Amino acid sequence: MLSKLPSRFGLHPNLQFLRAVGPSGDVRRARRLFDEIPHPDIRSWTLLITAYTKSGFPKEALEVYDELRERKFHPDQLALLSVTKACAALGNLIKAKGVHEDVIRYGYRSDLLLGNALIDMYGKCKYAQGAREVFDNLSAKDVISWTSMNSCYVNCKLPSEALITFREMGLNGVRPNPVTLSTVLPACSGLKSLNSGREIHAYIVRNGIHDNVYVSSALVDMYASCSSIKQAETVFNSTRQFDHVLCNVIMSAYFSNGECDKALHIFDQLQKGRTKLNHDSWNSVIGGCMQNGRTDKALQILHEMQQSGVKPNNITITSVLPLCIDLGSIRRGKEIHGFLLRHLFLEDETVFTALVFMYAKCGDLELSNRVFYMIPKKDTIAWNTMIIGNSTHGKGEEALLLFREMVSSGVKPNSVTFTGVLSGCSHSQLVDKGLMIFYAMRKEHGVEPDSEHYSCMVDALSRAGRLEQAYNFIQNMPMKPSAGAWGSLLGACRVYKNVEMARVAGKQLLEIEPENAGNYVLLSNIYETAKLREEASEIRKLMRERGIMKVPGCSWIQVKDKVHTFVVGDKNNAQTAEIYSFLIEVGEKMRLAGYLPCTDLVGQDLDAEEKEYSLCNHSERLAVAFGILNLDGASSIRVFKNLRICGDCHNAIKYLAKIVGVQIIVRDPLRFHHFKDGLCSCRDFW
DNA sequence: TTCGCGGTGA
Repeated sequence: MLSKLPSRFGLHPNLQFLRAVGPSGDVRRARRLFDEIPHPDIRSWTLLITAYTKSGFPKEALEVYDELRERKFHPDQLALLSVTKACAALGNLIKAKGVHEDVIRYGYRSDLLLGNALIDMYGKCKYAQGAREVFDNLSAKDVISWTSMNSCYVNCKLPSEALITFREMGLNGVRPNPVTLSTVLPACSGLKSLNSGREIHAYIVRNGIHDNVYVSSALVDMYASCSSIKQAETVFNSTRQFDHVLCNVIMSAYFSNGECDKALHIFDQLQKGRTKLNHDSWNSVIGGCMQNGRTDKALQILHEMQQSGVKPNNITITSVLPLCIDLGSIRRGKEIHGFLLRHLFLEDETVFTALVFMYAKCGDLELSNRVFYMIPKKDTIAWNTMIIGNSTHGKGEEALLLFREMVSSGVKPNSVTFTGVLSGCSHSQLVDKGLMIFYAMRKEHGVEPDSEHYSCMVDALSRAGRLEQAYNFIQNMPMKPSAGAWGSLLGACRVYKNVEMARVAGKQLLEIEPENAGNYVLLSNIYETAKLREEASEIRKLMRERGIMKVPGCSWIQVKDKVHTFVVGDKNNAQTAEIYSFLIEVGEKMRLAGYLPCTDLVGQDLDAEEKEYSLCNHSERLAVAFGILNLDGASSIRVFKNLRICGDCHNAIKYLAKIVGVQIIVRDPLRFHHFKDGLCSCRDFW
């Protein structure tokens, strides 16, 4: 084929250029050839702009447009259309408004094609108001105008507006086409409006449009979003046309319904098909496995993906980063970070945020901070992630500072922001600052406090020992108090040894959350500490009768490439003997330094010596000892635990950190404890 | 000139 082409040296630069901007052209070559054209006409300019946009360089396309304008060219309809598409691809509203002005300046105000393109452009820039203005000013609207307006509303997360516009369109006598239908169905998904979705489905069936893949996948997605997995399945099974998107939609429908095996079955069939899978399908299945806790399967499929020659992209990375969090494996996280730097451009805000989260969750708040400040444009989730990171590390003041910085930089806080800030206040005993924020959130930021926020405040008051006030706060909640609120109060009753309040909170808690073993254990420990043996054993009896099993405590730590796991009294580690003799040996030094084992928290009928022994072999203590024995020159160790850290271990680890001279970081499900020089960052409130 | 899936925060 190539040999039949005339030598490119003999071609006129203009013709060579035209070939280079063609479907399989190379945009950089096109640019060089363009520069060789002595007097490029408006058509060549337009072709170059389009070529840049289609090759994924909308910014460069706009630069070409600026160049064209500087040279005093008058853009025509096609040139304006091409630059409108570039703006849409870039999503830059300021540029978009400039192009809109040019459309008016050059006399295309009432041009239908350009009007439609402008609606689409504003939609992609998430500026519904601008799109609506253009839409309203169109003297004649066709089905594309309506569809673009719909699509804009869906893009701007205004699904009700989309449905209203869709109805309006019908009243104006314009019939929807398949594109319109696949645009409006996601609005039903967003609203979880099964009725609207069914209505549109009925229209589709009546008009025989159901054999369109776009329509089918939108239908499957709509039913899945409305929790009608059976109907989603029916639509999928009755579809005659397939493509990879439709398969991805049904896979995610199954995944979000917890039906992993069905999803994986679809994926198997996709893999057996003739076409090579693209990123989308791999990412859908990897993400689905991750969300369903099938992390081994996710890793296996990630491996298969790489074997098949598809390189992980930003989305793949973002969805597998939580693997490092589960294991607390900062080493693996750094490897992935390195992969990103070597193979992909680190410019995607979502990946940045996932890295910030990973580092914070793996215990390294400093690295987390550093990545955070590298994010060029921080959105609400990015700020929230950093705020929550600081809160869980007991840095309430920093969380408050970040919150102020976020607001002054013009990013709107949402309800998650306040959960982060308030929990930060409560972990750092900034009760009054917390109360101020709590009262300001509705008034100044328009965010209605939900039960999480109330729970945070109950928690803050409880930790500060203001138990009566916390109790009043619970009673004045406009919604049913959550288990979290009562749980905070009960936890504080343990710290402040308030048995009467514990009785009240415990009763509520066992009613709301009868299946949570932790509540029984906590309540029985409080009774035990208060020497109310009978009440304590009654709670344990109740727990047995209800068949509630304690979740076994488990701690883990990474040393070199391996994650080592410990349970109570664990003897499976290769260094078991060393661990126990170390704990006995250092136990003497701890006692001399003033450590008193607090034996009454072990709610079993053992004598004092046995109790002390059973504290000494808690999983977190074994993991810490193992970490110290394998320090290898490091100055800190990181231990992770599935349950809240035990009070006596918390005390013991403070002494351990001082005696050994290391920083010990322990993550429990709620927060981080940084032990250093005999103190903990939680200031003994947790 | 308009369309469907996949990734981040409690």
